[in-house]
Amino acid sequence: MTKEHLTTLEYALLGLIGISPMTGYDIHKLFETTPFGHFSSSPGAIYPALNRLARRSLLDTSMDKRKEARPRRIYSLTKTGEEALAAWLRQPVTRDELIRISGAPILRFNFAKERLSIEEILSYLEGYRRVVAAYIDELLSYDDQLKAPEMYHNRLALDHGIRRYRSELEWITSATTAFIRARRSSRKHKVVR
Amino acid sequence: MTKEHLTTLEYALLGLIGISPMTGYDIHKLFETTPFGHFSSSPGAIYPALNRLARRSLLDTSMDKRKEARPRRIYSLTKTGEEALAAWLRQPVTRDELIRISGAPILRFNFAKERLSIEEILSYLEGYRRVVAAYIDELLSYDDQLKAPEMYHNRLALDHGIRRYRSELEWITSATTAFIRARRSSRKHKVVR
DNA sequence: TTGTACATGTAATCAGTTACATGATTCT
DNA sequence: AGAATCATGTAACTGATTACATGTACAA
Repeated sequence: MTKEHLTTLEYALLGLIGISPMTGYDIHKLFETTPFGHFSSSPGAIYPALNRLARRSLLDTSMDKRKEARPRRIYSLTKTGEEALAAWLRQPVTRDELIRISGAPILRFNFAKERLSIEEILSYLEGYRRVVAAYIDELLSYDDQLKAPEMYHNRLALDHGIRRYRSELEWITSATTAFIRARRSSRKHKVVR
Repeated sequence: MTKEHLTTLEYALLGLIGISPMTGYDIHKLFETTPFGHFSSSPGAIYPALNRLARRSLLDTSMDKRKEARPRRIYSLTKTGEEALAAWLRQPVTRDELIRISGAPILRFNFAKERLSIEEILSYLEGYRRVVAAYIDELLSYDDQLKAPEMYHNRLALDHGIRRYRSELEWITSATTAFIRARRSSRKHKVVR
């Protein structure tokens, strides 16, 4: 077995291609023109990553030969790729991920659609909420250590973190509410049927 | 002249050592035990970075020989180091920095104390505010493109970004208010004197 | 005396950045 | 005709991660 874990970029590529098959150039354009994550659109990052994923057979390539033009390499997920993506999406958010790979929890949420059930998404959000709430408490406890007046600069910076994660909490709450509503309406649907 | 730019970690080390001279181990402990940035506390990152900075003569080392123990290498800023740090702090926040190195604007703010004047800090915050406000507008314009009902997942993710940067705006406003107050009271002080 | 904290480092690996290369196609 | 965009890649560099190495001081 090769190396186990994938980089965030590699997972992002899996997620995107999992939504619909794409070429490297499509991804390049997406990273360049939309606020999708904070990924670099440089070909030196994207193409080697795609090749790595293909070499590990998480991606399949098919050639688009509609024109005699330079062939476009269209990537799609293999079975293994689907599994790796789903496994990633199912991992609960951890404190470490929240701090070190701060965009990842949302990235994963973004790809969860149609890959995870509403129940699974709700429990993902619940875990996410717990981790954020715990981290806010951590930050608040540091706040106490910065009582001295000459530390007001540092307290402002810490306040920034607290505000940031509080707004994250608010988002999680509102997303959770939206999904609970969705679950209700999908159940109603079943009954009506 | 050697390579121009420094990594965020290297600037963070300059900033910390600029507050007070430190050993590598002090920094390791700081990264490990406080919510200071999101830096890795691994010695494999810290010590080589300190050595690079010393080689470029941005840092000076002096040996602590109080005990016959293994000598502690205490780093302090050189004149060049002070200048490099100040130049970094004076750079206005850019859209690119906001997105790609999202912790950096606050990190720089954190080190501005006693290195930048209140006026400079206020104009830094004003530039920061403008960039964040512009980016929120950008995100809002993407929001319009996600009207379709099957895009609600993506809209939620985008909403996350909007909330995050709005809370950042709020923080900037409150920090600005705090500094305007500080400026007023420091002027009063001068008058009283 | 066994282990934990102090203290600094190196070696292997690997992904990301920057810059360059190539050639076709479409727009102006 | 020339520029911009499509489309995919490679090569050099370099910083970060992980893991290991080494030895002291001090506390249980």
